[in-house]
Amino acid sequence: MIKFKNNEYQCSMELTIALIGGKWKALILWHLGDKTLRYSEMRKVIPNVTPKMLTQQLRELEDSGLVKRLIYTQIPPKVEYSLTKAGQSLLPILDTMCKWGQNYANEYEHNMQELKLAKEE
Amino acid sequence: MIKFKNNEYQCSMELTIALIGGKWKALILWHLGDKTLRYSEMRKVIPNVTPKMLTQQLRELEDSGLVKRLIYTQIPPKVEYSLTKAGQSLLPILDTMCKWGQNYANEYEHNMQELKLAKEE
DNA sequence: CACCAAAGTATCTAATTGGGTACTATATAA
DNA sequence: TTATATAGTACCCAATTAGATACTTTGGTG
Repeated sequence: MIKFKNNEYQCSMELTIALIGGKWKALILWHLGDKTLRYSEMRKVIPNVTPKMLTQQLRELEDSGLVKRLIYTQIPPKVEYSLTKAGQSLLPILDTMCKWGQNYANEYEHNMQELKLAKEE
Repeated sequence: MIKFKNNEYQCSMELTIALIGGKWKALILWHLGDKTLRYSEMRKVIPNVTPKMLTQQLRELEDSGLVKRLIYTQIPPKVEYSLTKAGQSLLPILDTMCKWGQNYANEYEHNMQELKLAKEE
């Protein structure tokens, strides 16, 4: 049993899923990597995300302490996003997940191919 | 860009999240580990899950090829769930995620403690 | 005959998540 | 004066996910 921000999790892996799960978070973290991106740049690299969702996910990542938000007080506005140390510590996991997914999709394709061939015999 | 079962993902890590994200899947996989569990046993180790959700998540995991379902044709019914090889290949990732979450929660707690002490000065 | 066990289904409802699109603020540039 | 750029908000609606609870199936047992 683990607690984080008024929520309880059976297993700390559930917490991890809660922090980086959802449709956009892992993608945002992954795109940030060791770079700094402005809001508008992020919309370009993740074209399918709506402004509402992007802002919402960034705020949640910020609340979780995974993303830093640097505001330049100028007009037109300029805001830069980057990973915190904690956010950076996730990169190896994201990388592993990425590779696992890639491999898994290939294997699956491969297995399907075998099944198909077997049926055609 | 990666494809899997009629869905497209920008990054294969998105696929991974799609396969093990959600509220119960990672927990189910983790509880299975290298064991075999019957449906009713699973309900005991994950008490909060409703029968509907448990069945649904198990079916999806089965469709993804991560979980095996072994039906004994007898009455009353007996069904055993276990991880496939692909499912087992996820265990190291789940373990890492688990440890990361644990560590992250501790660090967070620690940082909050520091902030609190700083304020009290 | 009535009841039990195990593994679910069925049905309805609630909560969460996601999306579309229009709008805002404001210094600077043309 | 009007337009522009940037980082968002506001509002309303759709889709997905989750939950509660009751019901089903069927051979064996008392």
